[in-house]
Amino acid sequence: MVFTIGETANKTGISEYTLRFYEKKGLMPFVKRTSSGRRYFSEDDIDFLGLITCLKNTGMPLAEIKDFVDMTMQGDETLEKRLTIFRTQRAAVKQQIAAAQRRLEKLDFKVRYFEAACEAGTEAAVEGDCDVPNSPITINDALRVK
Amino acid sequence: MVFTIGETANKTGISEYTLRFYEKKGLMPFVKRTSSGRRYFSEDDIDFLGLITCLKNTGMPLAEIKDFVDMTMQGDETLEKRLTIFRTQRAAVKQQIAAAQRRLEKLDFKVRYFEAACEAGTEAAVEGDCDVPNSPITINDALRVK
DNA sequence: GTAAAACTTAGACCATAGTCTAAGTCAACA
DNA sequence: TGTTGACTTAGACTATGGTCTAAGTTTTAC
Repeated sequence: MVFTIGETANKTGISEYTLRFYEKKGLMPFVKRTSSGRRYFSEDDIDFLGLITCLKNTGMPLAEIKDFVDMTMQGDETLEKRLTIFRTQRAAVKQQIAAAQRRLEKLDFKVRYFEAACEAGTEAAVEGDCDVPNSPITINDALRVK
Repeated sequence: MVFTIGETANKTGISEYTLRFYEKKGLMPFVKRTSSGRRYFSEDDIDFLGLITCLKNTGMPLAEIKDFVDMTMQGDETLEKRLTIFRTQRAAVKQQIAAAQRRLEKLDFKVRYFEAACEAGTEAAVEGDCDVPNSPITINDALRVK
């Protein structure tokens, strides 16, 4: 089963523009052409595109993804290098998750803070320290507006 | 305690360029000036900058952060809107964490896959399915190169 | 066999978020 | 009191990652 660029765009959610752009950037040297020059994508191509997307979503720049793709095309002689890349990206994602969890805590504090502020009718009545994890939030009734 | 732009850049890790850029974009209407026109940042300003950074890191565009900052300057009449923003961003970060965890699984598979490939000396000897969580990876000894 | 839809290219254009330069002003200190 | 360093501005420039247009070709479907 092979797919046109339009079908591939549909399947992957990546626009045709972007697919062509990726090819121009050297991210998809594996995509074949019909005799008249039209691209067609195999299932494997689309799977690999999924890996490219995964790497992109880890924050890897397209230029670096291209290097990885080039290594892949070179075959077994680049196995160690590719392993290193995946180890590096795995570590990066672990850090991203940890950072996102800290962000989540901060946002959660803010939600609780503004819930209290909405209830009190004013921020002035709300007490709590954003920098203390799970800090209790209290309303100073003397300062309530509603 | 107040800080110059240089000190603030040092404290926050945000360059002076970027701090000025943020001010120009309307993200820091609260920053005051000396009589000669130099900016100075209070501790509260720097705390708020931390919140701006937090929102930015959730993926919120600067233009939207500006809207939030404007609401903050408007005071208590925007409490509900700000609560909504934080609830939205909290939900967004939860999704980002979930997506990152799926990415981590994929990368972890790849690490294990390439560890096997390196051991076997060739990808051809490695068997395993990336789409199955914690899929076992095996080496087909008949195809080993080392 | 022809019209519409889907594709091709090169290259222009865009948004976002900085980053830097040039020319000038101000502050700190020896 | 002068010089060095830190600051000011406007505006040019950069990088990244697309996104679109125009002109032309090929496929598909009636």
